[in-house]
Amino acid sequence: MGRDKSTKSKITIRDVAKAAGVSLGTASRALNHSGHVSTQAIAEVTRAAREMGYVPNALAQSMRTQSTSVVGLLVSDIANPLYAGIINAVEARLFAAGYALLLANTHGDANREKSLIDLFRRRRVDGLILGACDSEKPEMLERLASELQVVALDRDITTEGTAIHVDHYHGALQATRYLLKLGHRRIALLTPGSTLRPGRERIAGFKDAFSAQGIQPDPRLIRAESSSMEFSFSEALALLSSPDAPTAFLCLGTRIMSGVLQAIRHSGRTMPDDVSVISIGDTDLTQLFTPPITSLTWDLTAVGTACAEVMLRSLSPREAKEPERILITTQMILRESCMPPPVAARTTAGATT
Amino acid sequence: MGRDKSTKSKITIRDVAKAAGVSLGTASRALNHSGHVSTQAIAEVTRAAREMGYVPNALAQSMRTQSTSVVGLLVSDIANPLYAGIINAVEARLFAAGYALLLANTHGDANREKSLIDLFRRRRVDGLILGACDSEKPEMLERLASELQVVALDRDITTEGTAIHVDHYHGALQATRYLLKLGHRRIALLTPGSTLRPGRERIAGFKDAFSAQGIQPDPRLIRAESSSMEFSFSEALALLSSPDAPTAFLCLGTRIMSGVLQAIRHSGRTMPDDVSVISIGDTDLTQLFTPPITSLTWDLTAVGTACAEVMLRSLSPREAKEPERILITTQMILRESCMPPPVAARTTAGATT
DNA sequence: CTGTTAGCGCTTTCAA
DNA sequence: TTGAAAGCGCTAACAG
Repeated sequence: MGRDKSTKSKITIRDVAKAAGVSLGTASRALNHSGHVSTQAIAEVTRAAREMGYVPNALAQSMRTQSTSVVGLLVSDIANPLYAGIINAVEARLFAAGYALLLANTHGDANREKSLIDLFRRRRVDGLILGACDSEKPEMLERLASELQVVALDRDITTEGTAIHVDHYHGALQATRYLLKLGHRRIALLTPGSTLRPGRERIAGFKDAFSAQGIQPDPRLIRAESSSMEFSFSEALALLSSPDAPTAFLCLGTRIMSGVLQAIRHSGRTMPDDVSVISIGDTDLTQLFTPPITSLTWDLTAVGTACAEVMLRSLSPREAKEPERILITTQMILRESCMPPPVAARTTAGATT
Repeated sequence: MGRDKSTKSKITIRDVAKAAGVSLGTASRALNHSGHVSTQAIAEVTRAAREMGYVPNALAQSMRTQSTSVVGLLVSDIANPLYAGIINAVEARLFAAGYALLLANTHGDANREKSLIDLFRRRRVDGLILGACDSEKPEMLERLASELQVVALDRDITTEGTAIHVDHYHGALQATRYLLKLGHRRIALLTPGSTLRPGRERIAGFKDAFSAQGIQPDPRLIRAESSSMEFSFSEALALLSSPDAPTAFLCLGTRIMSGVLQAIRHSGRTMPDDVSVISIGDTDLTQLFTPPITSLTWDLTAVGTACAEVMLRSLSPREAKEPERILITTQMILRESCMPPPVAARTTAGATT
């Protein structure tokens, strides 16, 4: 086994230069196609490099050029399909531009987040895409932005910095309006974290849809703590067994819908006859479920690509760029999980006027 | 906005040393708790570093120490939930040990794979976890292993190097045996890539289960090209409309089952009455589908953690480690998607004896 | 067009 | 215990 790391001391550009019979500087220029080098020298050096299996040391290069061509990406959960699609796109676009992706995961832990940001700074990443930010702190960003490019991913880190946002407000507005039009008044909104942008925006859209009808939603039906399937399950079950149970659920988290679906089944009701459901993300589950589930989605690839491109643009030499803010729109895919509320429910105490 | 990267020239350990009134070397030793430093000096330096907001340059450190504390991970698709779970675990374990994760994605493209491995080598990662390897080439690994630690993730890169494997063979064997016991003879096996380890192992297990009964499977029912949902859909549809259609499907890819499910629905049959189905991965879909789907799974976190730990172990200074090979077992979760084949089918031409 | 040289920021001998 | 000095491998500025 070739596991003797010690033996094979990596060959350097110096070795290549020697073998090619030129000086160190010429070798460097030849390899980088910079400055003026004779075609002969360029050929000699390239040949020598190839033959010797020369692998340039990116660390040394970064050291000199003061740039790493690495972009960091911080998210709260890689396994969340909503993130996974984005990560994929970011990585693809970045790779195409010669950048590498340093990925880290906060798992929603603020301490981890802090030390990870520190890790990124130490590693001197050229840019940082922040898709997790426990406490969207502006002063933190201020410090950070002074040493590297920061792009906010669906987070309100600053009101003016570069950011890619999903239009959760409009999405929630549209979905709620749809349910209201079907006649629902007692609509439950389940979304993760009211402290983060997505949660805030959704709640605002939800409320505004009600306001537009001159009514107010029951605040007890807005649940913004849940995020796990288990929690959503018990949460939904509790709501369903209360005297004035909701007639519709707006499930705005990947795992949330699963919990709600189980709760509906568990409480002996059927969807959509007794309870209507709108979900987030257009997955195999929403498509194949019986009945197929109406859902709110957006283009993950577009989000990821936008993140990467905005980042690359702000990293490009042409200086003094304005911060960019991009808003990705959501679409509602109508399927068969929503119906007007059952007649019995309509007589029950509805929303306050 | 603090976007003037130019102004704030990063402060170095030299600045810290000066501020603390000690020499550069002492500052280094103080910060790293190495060698002998007076408690006073250590206090001075730490204070100065904190006050000045000193962030050590990992690049320079790596340059000197010849180690980056970065591990690369190469997979074929980050968005595949089967990988996402693993990545999450790898990242978590690595982070706990002070290592960073450099992630890249081949998208199943051999060229991308090559240049990504090159990227890793240039960046001088300390180790590389290979979860994608278009062509499991031993000679490539040989070269690679001579300069960094390599851990194979469900890939047969070498027969003796360090590797974490999932026991696809036994999983497929068990699932097939189960279907055979129910009376199925015409079982379709859909799995991605017969060129890669998982595919190979599954096919072997599938065949061996038949052999144990003294029969042979119909080779036309082994489909190892499909991986996408769309392809699986048309593939399954074609199989279902043939004169001797399969009575059971073993769907061993994340998206494959969705395609098969649609095909079954499309062909007007019902599951499990007309066709039995076994899926891979225990997801919301398999749990919530009507009927819930019997599936073959394994512990993603265990796989990821094992990868990381084996890697860390081989990176640890205590030299001359034996290559480790770990096999992760699969479990079959019995649900309601399998039944004996319909009587009509049993009279149809079965498997060859 | 090419060779020489000065660092990038850090760790680690080697003397003192 | 500490300071001085030598590089890690590379690029870029400066002479030639």
